[in-house]
Amino acid sequence: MKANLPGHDEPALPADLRMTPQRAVVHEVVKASYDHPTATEVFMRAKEHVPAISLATVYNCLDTLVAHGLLKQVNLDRASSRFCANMNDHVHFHCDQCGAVADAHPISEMPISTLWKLPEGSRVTRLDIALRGICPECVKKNATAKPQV
Amino acid sequence: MKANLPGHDEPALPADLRMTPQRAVVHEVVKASYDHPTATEVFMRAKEHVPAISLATVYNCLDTLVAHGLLKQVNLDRASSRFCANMNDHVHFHCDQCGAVADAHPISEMPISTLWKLPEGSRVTRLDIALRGICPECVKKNATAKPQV
DNA sequence: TAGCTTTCTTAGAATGATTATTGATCTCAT
DNA sequence: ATGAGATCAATAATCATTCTAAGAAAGCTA
Repeated sequence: MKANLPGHDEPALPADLRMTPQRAVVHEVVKASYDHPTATEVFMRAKEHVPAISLATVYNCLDTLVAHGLLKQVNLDRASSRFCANMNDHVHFHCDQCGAVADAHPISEMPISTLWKLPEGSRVTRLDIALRGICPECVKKNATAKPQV
Repeated sequence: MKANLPGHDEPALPADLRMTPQRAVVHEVVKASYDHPTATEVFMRAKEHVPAISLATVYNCLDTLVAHGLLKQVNLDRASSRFCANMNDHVHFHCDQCGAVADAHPISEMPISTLWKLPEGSRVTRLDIALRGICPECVKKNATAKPQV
């Protein structure tokens, strides 16, 4: 498994992106976070490096970084957006019990969009896929907490 | 193709659901809508039948109907939730240009969640899948509007 | 059927995430 | 240097949704 290790699989900085101190910190914070933080969580972590940064700026920076292909925005239902610096092809697994979000990488090259019958002449440009369930830790917790009745 | 025709593929009313006039109207409105309306759109359409109904009641009724398996809630990014009375297995195709939402039914029995490598011991209970792109109408519009440059 | 309990509905307030506004500051190509 | 355009911070505004409180309706129970 190829993880999103620092220095690997990082997209080059787009030439048209002015990398301001705030944007750099927001980018670094998300890259250093393996828990898919929300904008508010990014804000709190960024403040440790740039105490004067504002939440609005964090939102602006996140938007800009997503628009320039340096971050992914992860949405589940209508909960707060989360952000992810792993730009490799992958989807997210959300634990319904503890809320953790984990990356899940594709095993095959299967062209997934062909699995459904689309209106004739449609052009698919993007797939939004999320897996939900119970993470290994919560499965274990449940097993010890409530043994077979 | 089996459409969601009235009288076909409709789940039986759950015994533990009190079918109040408001809930019945909300259910009927969504069943009669083929455009996946938002809560506010359902509210406006329901008012034609029950002028005194409130938006909060529409939200309550939609929640209850979803919880009882009579409607599906459709989320894309952080836009308003939309509602769907087609309870057959399907996903949604969203046109990024006109915003239309169309049902797309599975072609095969492929166990989709096996396409990704999940944390060892995870238990997947749900798949959230949306297809995005350009619908046939907008593809046509684009072709006539801006011919090959 | 009367009385009691629970559920449902309504209007309006509250929440929470996000976006818009505004004025100040910064950057970079002239 | 300078002036246009980008970015920033603080704050206000927006928007979908949820909460609250009080009244209305429906369901039991005697």
